[in-house]
Amino acid sequence: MPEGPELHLASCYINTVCAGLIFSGKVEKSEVSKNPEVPFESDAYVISAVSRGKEVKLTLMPLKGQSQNGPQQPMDVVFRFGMSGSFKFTPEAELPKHAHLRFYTKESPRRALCFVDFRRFGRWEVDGTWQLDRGPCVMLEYEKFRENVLKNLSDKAFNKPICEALLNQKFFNGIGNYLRAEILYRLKIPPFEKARTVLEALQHPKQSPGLTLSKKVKLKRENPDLLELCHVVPMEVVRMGGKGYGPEHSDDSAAFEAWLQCYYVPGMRSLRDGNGRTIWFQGEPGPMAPKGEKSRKKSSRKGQITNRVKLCLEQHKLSDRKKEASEEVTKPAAKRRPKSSSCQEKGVTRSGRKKGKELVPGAEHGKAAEAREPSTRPRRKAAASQEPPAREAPAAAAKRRVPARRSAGTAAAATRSRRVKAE
DNA sequence: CGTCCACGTCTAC
DNA sequence: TAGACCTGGACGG
Repeated sequence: MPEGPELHLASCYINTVCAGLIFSGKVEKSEVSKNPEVPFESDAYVISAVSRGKEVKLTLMPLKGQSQNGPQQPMDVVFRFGMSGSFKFTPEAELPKHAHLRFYTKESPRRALCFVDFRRFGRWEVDGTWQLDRGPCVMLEYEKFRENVLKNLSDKAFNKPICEALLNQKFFNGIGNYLRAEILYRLKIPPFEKARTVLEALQHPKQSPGLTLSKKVKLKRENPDLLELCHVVPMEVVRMGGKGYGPEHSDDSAAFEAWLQCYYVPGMRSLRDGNGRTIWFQGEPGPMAPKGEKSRKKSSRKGQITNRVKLCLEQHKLSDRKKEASEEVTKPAAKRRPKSSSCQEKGVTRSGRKKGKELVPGAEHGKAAEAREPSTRPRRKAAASQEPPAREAPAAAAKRRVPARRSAGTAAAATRSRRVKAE
């Protein structure tokens, strides 16, 4: 769920499903969550939500005249979704797995508004306020957002490549990994061009004397600049409705995937940025691109999928980094993960990667020795322009991985039905 | 079964 | 600038 559009759609979802509903009692937190208990209790209260960038604020409002034992004051709880947070409203008998915070209705078979977050990177704050160092919302406070960027271009945040600056929530509250790729792709801005260089050009927009006002307006609308796209692109996702980028398979998620033009799209290139995050793009990486990095272009998608069902099934498919084309096969690669420990619920030793830098240990020989291969998502329209160098190794290496989702109908149904138990 | 990857922050060295 | 923090799907062996 987690970029600006998903948070905003979550707030809309909450307001829709909770409209006219009365909640009652205490707020329950799962045992496993390390987030704070929410000390709110009321015989009758209503819930509403608002979003700002990558945060959602829930307001719990007691109904007047319902407080016999000490008037409970209204309470705000601010949520950040981490990598997997979302809200879901379900019957109490069908609580989703990983429902870490639950608000119950006053009706008889109760229902519950749940904050669901399987990875538990999400956070909430009791009596919370918008995080202080996050900037204006790119979707709902566009003018303030734009001014906050253009008036602070001397900030060192803009010394970074534009693709990294776009993830800085102090200036781009709401932009995340798929949005930065989609936004830069629309203008074909090299992701590793210096942010300040790209943004300074927007301070003094070139005039077009001679044009009528309406012509100028039209021109502007048809040629949005980078900051306008930081508003428009996420708004496109909001207007699609549904849940945006989420794990549930549905017509909505299929529409979302069809909407993506760059992120995880076959034919696009990808690199790890300075923070180890994958940036998807087309064309040149730009002057500040990490050197000796592994680029991975994709490979052409071979078997085109023609079957509709397959398209739905398809989804993502990631690919694998190391490519066998180079003879890299033998090297295990030196990255290893520090397995910390922890995990009371089971002894898990998880992993996670970090920087893509040394992916291919010895391989620095010139060209990109590897090929990752992205995925296969809905078919893009005829991929007309490919990039220059698709000249990867022969067709070799092209394995795709398919992240999540399974069949549309069945998956959704299956997911819905099971999931009764909570942690 | 082990490795890699994922829509994001946080905080310690 | 690294880890930490988590679960789980897709792959490879």
